Amino acid sequence: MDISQILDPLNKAQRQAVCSEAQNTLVLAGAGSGKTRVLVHRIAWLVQVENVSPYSIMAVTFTNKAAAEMRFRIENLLKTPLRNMWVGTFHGLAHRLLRAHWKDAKLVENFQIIDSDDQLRLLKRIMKEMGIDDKQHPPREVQWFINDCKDNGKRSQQLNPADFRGREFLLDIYYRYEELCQRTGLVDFAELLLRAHELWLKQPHVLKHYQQRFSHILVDEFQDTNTIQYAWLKVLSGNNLPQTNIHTFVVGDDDQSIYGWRGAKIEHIREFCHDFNAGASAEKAAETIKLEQNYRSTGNILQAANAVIANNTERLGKELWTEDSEGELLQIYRAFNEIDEAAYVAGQIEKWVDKGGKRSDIAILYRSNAQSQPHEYELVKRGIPYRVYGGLRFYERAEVKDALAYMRLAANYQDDAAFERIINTPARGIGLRTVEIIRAAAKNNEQFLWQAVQELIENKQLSARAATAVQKFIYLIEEMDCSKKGDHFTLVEQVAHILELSQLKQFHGRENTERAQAKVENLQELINAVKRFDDEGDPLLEAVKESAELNDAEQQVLTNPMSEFLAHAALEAGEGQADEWEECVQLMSLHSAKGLEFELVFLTGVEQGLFPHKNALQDYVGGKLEEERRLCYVGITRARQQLHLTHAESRTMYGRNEMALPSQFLSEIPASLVSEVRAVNNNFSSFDSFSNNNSSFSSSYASPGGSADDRAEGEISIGQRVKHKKFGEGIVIDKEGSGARARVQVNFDYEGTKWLMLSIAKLV
DNA sequence: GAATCTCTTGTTTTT
DNA sequence: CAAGAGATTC
Repeated sequence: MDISQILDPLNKAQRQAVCSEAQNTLVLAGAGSGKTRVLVHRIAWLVQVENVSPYSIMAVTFTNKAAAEMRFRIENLLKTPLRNMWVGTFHGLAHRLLRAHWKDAKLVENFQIIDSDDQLRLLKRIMKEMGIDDKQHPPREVQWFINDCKDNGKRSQQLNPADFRGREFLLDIYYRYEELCQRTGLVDFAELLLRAHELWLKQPHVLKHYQQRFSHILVDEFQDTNTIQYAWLKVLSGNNLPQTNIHTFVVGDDDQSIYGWRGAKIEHIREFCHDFNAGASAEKAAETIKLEQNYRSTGNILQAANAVIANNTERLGKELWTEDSEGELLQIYRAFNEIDEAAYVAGQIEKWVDKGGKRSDIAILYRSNAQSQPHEYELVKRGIPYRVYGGLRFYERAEVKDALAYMRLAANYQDDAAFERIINTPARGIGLRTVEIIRAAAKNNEQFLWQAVQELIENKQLSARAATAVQKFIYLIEEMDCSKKGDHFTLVEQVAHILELSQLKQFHGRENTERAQAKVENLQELINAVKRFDDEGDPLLEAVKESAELNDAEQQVLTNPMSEFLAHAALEAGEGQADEWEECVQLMSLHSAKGLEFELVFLTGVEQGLFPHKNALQDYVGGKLEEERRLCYVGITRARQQLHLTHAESRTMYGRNEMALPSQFLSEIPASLVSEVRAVNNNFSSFDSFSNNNSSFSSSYASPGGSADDRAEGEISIGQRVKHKKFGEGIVIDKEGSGARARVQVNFDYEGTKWLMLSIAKLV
């Protein structure tokens, strides 16, 4: 293949970036300016033209999806598989390093990754043991504190107690938490990064090995790196020392930094030019390249985005432009409530599809995941296929995590967190009292729960009933542990075996609700997920394996399939489960939409308090508000052809009807770019002009109210008389769905016929 | 010890 | 409206 294939599809600035000769290159790439293309072509250029071995290239992306996509595109361009190239997220790469160098990282060989839910449970347990009132000090805040410390590279021992007067307990909890994780072989997300950083600092031979290995490091979404990630990169790239010959190539957009709440710092973009060039010789000095031509959106969409983001201060300065025509005006729709909003969106989708548009070109975006619900409801009603990204993901579901805990405990008896989770799930007669005895014994003898139980039974320190139940549990886990028997089960067989023995399916199957049924299905699906994982494997693992034979430092690569799968479950959390390729509308949060593009975009719930979120509005400094605005900028720039912005006058939140004003971001868009479907009232000073009267409306959620006499018993059926708080008594004349929670058409005595979502109604 | 009921409380975004 | 904690009953 010749060079023209790499360079021809690029404009001048893109080409300049792809061919950059500088040791360190910063690409400031506006939304839709071909950022990913530049990265992909850069790597192709390095391999094809500069004869850099893929073995010497590391590419860091923000999500696992982006990593897979990047690998795919490069291999497509070069028409050859690049198996030994490292492509992954910071977390994924750090995980790989720690598996390979677990000894040097002072970890146990089969350490397990815990998610934030597991982390919170551990902290609750520690705080309970310490006798700290969780009313006064919410565990969530402690969790936030610890993660913030780790994100900034600080261990409990490195913090100055003088800074914590009156809050010493924070340090104490942090310290105990570190100890507990260390002892039981658990690693949280922030710990992955911190350990990997410490690996560089404390094991110079490991660092040296990778410094010799990598000649090119490329980082995507650089504006969203946090302190520890930045430090990790800086150390790896040689601390600015001229003798290292590592080239860094980072791509980012300060206007799209939306992870400040997770410790990301936009400043890194600015600091990069300074930090990564001190040691470089003059001719190799840093190069900054701006990509400002947008190839994605129409002129109107782009102008709106520019106008909104212009309200932020402290930008690096960048103005997107396009050669494209103005396109259509942006549509603003002001809905009565969230149901009306969803109906509008669905109606527009039907129009689009009628004109021959594809559903997969459409995205419904929102600020918070809970907002997907009314849209899902409306789409189901109209038979429009859709797919929801994010929210509660597959491996985060309670029943799936229970199953994973069985696997974890069977693989590692020292995993106290897993032990506690499942000792009485499903219920097997081991109550709180017994668990407390075990916990206390373990603490006194400095044992793992597993050992403590054995001793308690031997010494007959448990009641006969409890002892039998606990003994049964121990035998159960031992039976699940396939490694004991010397049999060679495949991973799928192991998981199926464990799942069967756990009786989790029967446990949930007994309950006859839709929710319980879904749990059984999820457990079923877990087997399929294992199969998929087994078939596809982890490309990054492949990369490590392939290169392992080439040198000593990476010899210790661990490939225990069960541990691999559990790590995969924690890190990927189940993105991209099934249905991936069906032609369907995409629903996702604005955060998950970063990096994607769609022909037709609906930006929904654009209301003051929701977007910008109310938490951001309380911030006096305004930094949070600016991040919300960047989020808005990200949302607007996802659209290629057409953008609809919707907001509702009233919205059900925590079961109440709340009034809402249009978002201030709407008024930041020049009126000339917008067509309003209903007049937007920009009067922010009063609620007067907004009505909460839904009675003109044919469809509405029944307000459950919550008082005891509203509660439904049994099934709602046609012909039944029901009583609704607002509309009075009526008779059900039509129904969709099943159970007490269903959509029903009711003829009310005074209010006429209405469709209602009745979850709770009094049956008369 | 388990199941059920009652009450409070809280909710952004994700590796 | 959900989930979680605490109290009560079986």
